[in-house]
Formats: sequence, structure tokens, C-alpha cells
Amino acid sequence: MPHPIRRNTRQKQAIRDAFIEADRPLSPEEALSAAQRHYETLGIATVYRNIKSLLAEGWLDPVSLPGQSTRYEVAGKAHHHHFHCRKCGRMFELGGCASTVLPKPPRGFQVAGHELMLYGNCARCAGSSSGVRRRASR
Amino acid sequence: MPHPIRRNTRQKQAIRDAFIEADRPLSPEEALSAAQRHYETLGIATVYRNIKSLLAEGWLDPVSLPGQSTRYEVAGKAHHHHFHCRKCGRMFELGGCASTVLPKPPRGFQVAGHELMLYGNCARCAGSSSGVRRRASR
DNA sequence: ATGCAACTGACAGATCGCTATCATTAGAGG
DNA sequence: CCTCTAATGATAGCGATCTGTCAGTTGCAT
Repeated sequence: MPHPIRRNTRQKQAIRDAFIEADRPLSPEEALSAAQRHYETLGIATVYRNIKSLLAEGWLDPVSLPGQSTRYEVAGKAHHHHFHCRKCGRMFELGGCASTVLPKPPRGFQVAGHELMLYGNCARCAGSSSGVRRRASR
Repeated sequence: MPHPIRRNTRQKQAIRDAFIEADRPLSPEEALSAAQRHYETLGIATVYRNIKSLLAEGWLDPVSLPGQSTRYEVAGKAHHHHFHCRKCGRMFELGGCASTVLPKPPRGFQVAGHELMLYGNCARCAGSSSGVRRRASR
């Protein structure tokens, strides 16, 4: 049996909603906090289990970034890259991809893909040098 | 005293040599194996300690890549990017940087830097579909 | 050559990200 | 409404990475 019966639990829906609303890659911990706004007693184990099953279903895509634990975003988006805020640690999506101009690898190397990360301060952090916080979305 | 006396031990020199000879980013474990060719009884704790101090001295730069533990390379090189072999897991340096064409971040975002990773198979792994191994440099 | 403290190696232990276990809860087909 | 069992929440445990401890070693100033 490749696919056991899948139940549509409130927890799983809360997790899906969290990813849809965030519209940026979330770590399991971020997904937990976000989904807990929909289902308060949600546990971290359930988040890991559902991320796993949403990956298997192809509903989520993994987004790994240096030095951090893997994050996940809703699958099916066009090729894009990410921005990582060094201050708040959140990750954002960027528009297009400059993949036309990639460095040339040495002879014999086969390039299968690429990943571009921009680093810096997000709008909220860049503007909050003295602590101007708009919303606590964390 | 910001700088206690630094001794130039054989172990530290072996670690420096390992990075110089490798000419690519090494993980602590890779650095251990490589440096043990210069100093057999080297321990992993010493590698971590010296990587830390070489970072503080500015002799090493950290190179983090998604999903892997941080690697390190000799500092002071020109801006460049990296290639990660999906087969053998080793990391290589690439030539130029196409930084002229970066995706534009949303309004208010401050870009401080970028990191580009190419993925695929390195020359050795791409050519060894049936196991043509040249040298065991691991 | 001598002495001392920086350094080392071995390994215990902290930390992190994730998985396994298990009693309990709750989808969903009948 | 009942039943069956997938799914959950709590938490113990695991592997990987890195740090702390400490007795013993060794670079280096004298």
C-alpha cells in the first residue's frame, strides 16, 4: 500500500494555512508558532510529521540555507531566489533569477542547478535602527 | 589582555598546511583528515580550537552552504563562488562572479552581500559513472 | 638547559534538529 | 452513533556537531 488513508486533521490544515499566509520559507519552529495561531495546542512533533507528509505529497518544497535548519515553502512557484535577513533571521522570496550569467565551472563539471542568496536587512529591520517595530510577526 | 601569547605548534601548522594544499573549503572533519597527513596524532578538538583561532586571526573565512556543516577556506581571496558536488559532497571554488545581475529585493531591503552556489557533479564524479577513480583524495 | 603557561588529546557533555514511542484523541466510512 | 485506526501531543532518545575539562606535553623566553 503506497498511500495509507490520509485524514484531513485540523492540525494539518493549520500548518498548511501557516505556510500559505506566510508566503515565505518557514523553518519547522516558525511553522509551529504560525500554525499555533490557528490551533493552539499544536505540538512540534506534529509539525515535523506534517512537513514530511506535505513534502511527500509535493505540496511543500525544501529551501535550505547556509548555517540554518532547512526551511519549507509552498511548492509550485516559479524559479526564484531568497533574501535572508541577518537581523531577524527571516527568509523572503525574491522576484526574478539572473541565471543567464552564471560563473563557468572547471572543465568536466556538470552543473545541475544553482541557488542564490542575498543577505542584508529586511525592510522592517533596516528601518528599525532604534527599535521601530510594526508587528510582532514572529 | 586581548591577545594572549600565540604559540606556533606543529598541529596548528599542519592545519594551516591542510587548508593551503586543499585550495577549497574544508569542513572540520575534512581538515582533520587532511592535516593528519602532516601530523598523525592530531585530534578533532584541536582542529576546532585552531579553526576558531584562525578565524579570529582572519586567516580563515567561513563558507557555509545549505544543509551542510560550515566549511572554511583561506581568507583574502577575491570574491568568488562555489560548486558543491552532489555525489562526493566536496566543495570547489569557482572563478568570476556575475554579481552585476542580481535579483532586485523589495522596497526597503538593504542588500549587504550575496552567495551563489552551483550544484552538480564534479569532474571526477561526472566521469566515474562506472567507477573510474583517479585518486583517493578523501 | 629550565620553567611555565599555552596548547594538546581524549573524552564527557552540551546543544540542536529531528525521530520513535505510546497512551489518547478524533476523522470518516458504515 | 459506532468503530476502527490514523493522527496527535508529550517526551524520551538519537546522531551529529561542537565545547568544556583536565592531566600531560611542548613552544619559547630566559
